[in-house]
Parts: sequence; structure tokens; C-alpha cells
Amino acid sequence: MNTKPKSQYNERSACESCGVRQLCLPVSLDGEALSLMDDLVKRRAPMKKGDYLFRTGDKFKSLYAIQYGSMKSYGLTVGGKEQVTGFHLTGEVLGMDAIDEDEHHCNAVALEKTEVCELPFTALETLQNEVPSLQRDLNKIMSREIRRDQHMLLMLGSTTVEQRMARFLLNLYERLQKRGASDNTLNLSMTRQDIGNYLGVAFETVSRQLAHMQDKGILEIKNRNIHLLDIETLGAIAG
Amino acid sequence: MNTKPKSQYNERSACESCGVRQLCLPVSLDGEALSLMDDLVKRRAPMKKGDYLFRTGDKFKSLYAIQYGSMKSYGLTVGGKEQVTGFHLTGEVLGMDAIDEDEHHCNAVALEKTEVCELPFTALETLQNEVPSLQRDLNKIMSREIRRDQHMLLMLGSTTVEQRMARFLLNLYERLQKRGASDNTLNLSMTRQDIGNYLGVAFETVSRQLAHMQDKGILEIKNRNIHLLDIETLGAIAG
DNA sequence: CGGGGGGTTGATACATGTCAAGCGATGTGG
DNA sequence: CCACATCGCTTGACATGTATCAACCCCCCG
Repeated sequence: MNTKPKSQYNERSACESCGVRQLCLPVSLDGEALSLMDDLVKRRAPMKKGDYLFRTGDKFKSLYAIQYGSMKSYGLTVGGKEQVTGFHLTGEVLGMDAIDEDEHHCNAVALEKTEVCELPFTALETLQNEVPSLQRDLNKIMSREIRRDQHMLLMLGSTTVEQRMARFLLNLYERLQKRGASDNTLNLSMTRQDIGNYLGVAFETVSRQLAHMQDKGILEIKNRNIHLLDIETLGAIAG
Repeated sequence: MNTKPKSQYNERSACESCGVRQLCLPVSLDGEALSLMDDLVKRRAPMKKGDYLFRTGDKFKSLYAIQYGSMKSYGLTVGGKEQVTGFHLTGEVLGMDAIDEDEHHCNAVALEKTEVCELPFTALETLQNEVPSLQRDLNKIMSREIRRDQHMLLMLGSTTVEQRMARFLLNLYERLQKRGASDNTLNLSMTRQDIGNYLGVAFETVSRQLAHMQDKGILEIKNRNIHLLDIETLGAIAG
């Protein structure tokens, strides 16, 4: 049904709503280039909680930009245990780890109802040749991902669990702020288990740390909603 | 003295010896492109232990490829404490975190006598336009860096220190193997303190863990030389 | 309504951080 | 070239934080 040229316009809307403009920011594309870009963006059927976007070993085809929802990525240790490597929020790009060896090196699974835009990579590379500014943008997006990961490393390097927890929460907070969140509430889509796995602590410890922070008046817990009350103190704990 | 065109040939040699061919691998450049590439690579004076390659806030100008030696990169927490984010060995590329916002976000300091090649980034981007394969290579290099960092995250996510230690050692081992190391000896250029900081444990614990592994016959410690005796067991501990 | 997964909380053992002392290697200045 | 100072490393003792096991509750979903 979507074979008519007009359908491209649908995709274009899709693209814009999925935030390609935001994602690629600072996107320096002019109208024409943007249109070319829009043409290559594919929509994907919405995923429900637990659906996989890709798995370890899958052939690399596309980058994915999260339109709404959230995902987690994880690898398996040699022992076969799950090891969470990251959480991905609306507006962020996944799959860049796969460019090098042409296959994915982690599993990406939706934590809630989630929709992504697909950016076929060969098309992206071709377009890169025609539009130098796109090449710059892609470099920047990848650079940002590198910085994000290194920031995480910095986060996890702390000795005390309280610090890691504080840094984790602040990190989520900042990422949401960047996306235009107005209030101080984090709607965690991941389980305590995921958080603990990610931070390298037992999930009971996550629970206790949160409770402790609540006691100190730093935040308020309502199931998976964390309302941050005292961001300054949280920052002080983070170090 | 080096103003004659011939001097470019020196630089070319420099480039090759610094491993641009290796670094950019799979480098698909043909002779002409490689020559262009060589032209843009700059040599840098050797650094001695403690010299800085760049610091947080420095304007981003170049990527750097380590010709020989090793470096560590670290950031500062809000509290002003050092937080090691990575160790970089011969043949690896630094500085990619800075592309996005045009300034460096960490400090890079030599851990021993070290020499790097400088790859001025604007020149690299220009050349990228002329040589599409270079663009692919750069994408791949950045992708590899992303994967490296995510692998580290996976490493640090474990609860037991023994595991982290094992993963750390194996990681170094693998990186050296890739660079053609033949024996199983790690010549650590970083202090126990750096390792502890990086792994999020007290440096005394690093010391004890190593001693413990030595007791079990997994490795042999001679100051900063770690001779791996039983890599299988080490892998089993790593999980 | 029942079941199950996720979350909290408590008790206990153990691992790790911290403080402290001493050792060894390295480099510097006399 | 040696002596000394310094830094890095190891090892011990102790207190504390965290993992682990277990019981229970809550909420969501079927």
C-alpha cells in the first residue's frame, strides 16, 4: 500500500516525529538534504515490553533511534549470565557498536511499549558521501555515544554504592532534562534487578539504598516513580 | 630542516610505523589515498611519564594514535577526585570523545615513555569527503571504541572484585595479543592505585586479589610484570 | 480470584574499605 | 657511587558495608 510517492511524506512525518532532527543535532542539513535523509528513514512496528530489537550475532543493518519508550542492552558473560550494559531512552541512538564488525555485540530489548526509527546504514553511508555535513553529524553522534559510555565508566568506578546510585539517578535525570522533561520525576522502566545488575550490586542493595535516600528526604519512591526532591544533596553524594 | 618535500616521506614512514595502516584497519585505502593520508599525519615529540597529551577543556584538534607506550585517561568528579576512565595501549586511538562538542572531556596522560601520531581532524574530515573508504574506516574505528567502552561497562558490572580483576587482566591480555604479543606477560604501566580507581575498589584490595591469584597458581607477580600462568582458570573466574 | 513476578525488609556471614606499619624499588642530590 | 627520601606496594587488624538467604507484601495480569 505504501508504494505511492506520497507515502514518503508519511515517512517524513514519521522521521520528524521520531526526532531525526533532534537526534542528529547539531544537524546542519538544509531542506534538500533533510528530505533525502527522510527518504531513507524507515518506520518500524511498535514493540511491546520484552520484544527484541536485535540480538547478539545479528547481522548489522541499521542504526535505530528511539522515538518513544526505552530499551536495555545487555551481553552474556561466558558463564551465561546476563550483564546489563546500558539503558536507552527516547531520542537516543542504538546499534553503533555493530558498525565495526558488521554484527551486533549485545541484545537490545524493549522495557516498555517502544517505537524506533530505523536508519539503514548502507543508505546512510551513501548519503554521507553526497552530504558532507551528514558525515560530520554522524561523527558527532558516535562521538557522543563514546562520551556517554565513558561517562558511565566514570560513574561505575566509585567505591561506594551510594555514590553509584546517586550518579545513576542524576544521569537519568540529566538525560530526561535534555529531552525536555519539566518535572523531577523519573519513571523507571527497568526493574531493580536490572539496575543492580548494571551497577554491579545486589538488587536488595538497590532497594535499600533507595529507601535510605527516601529517609533522608532526597527523593520519594512510588513503585517505579522516583520523585527527586533534593537534587543538590544528590549531587553532593555523587561526588 | 624538514621543509623539503622529501620530508613528507619521513612522515610517511612515521605514519606507517605508527601504525595508521593497522589502526584504521580494515583500511581499504589504495596507494594514492594512503599517500594523502600519510601527508596529514603529524609526528609529535615523544612524551615522558606524566606528560599530558590533552586536558579536560582543551580545544579539540586531533585524534591521536599511540605509536608505542601507554596512557591513562581520567576525569574529575564534582568533588575533585580523580576517576580513571581508561587505559590506552600501543596501537589504540584517543580523543574521539571530543568530536561532538569540540573539546576534550577527559585528561590523557602518559604512563611511560610514549609517542603518538597526531591526526588533525579537520584535515581528516576533508579527506573523508574525497575518499569514501576513509569515511567507512573512521566509522569503524569509532564503532570499535564504542564497543570497547561497552565491554568495559560489562566488565565493571560484576559484583565480585575477583571477577572484575580477572576481566581486567584478560582484557589487557587480549588487547596485547591483538597487537601481536607472543608471551603471556603483562607489563603493567599503571599503578595499583590506578587499577583500583578504575575498577572501583581500594588499591589494597587490588594488591590482595593479585596475591590471592598468585597463591592459586593463576599468575606470577614480579612488581609490575604479571605473568599469566593459567588463562583458562582466569577465564572461568571472569564468568 | 489466584498466581507470579517484582519489591521490601530482616538476620547473618563474609568481603572489602580503612587505618596503620613496614618493605622494596626507584630516582635524586650530595 | 652511595645515602637518603619518596613513592609504590604489601600485609595485618579491625570495623563496616554488602551479599546472601529467607520471609513477606504488593501489585499487576491472566
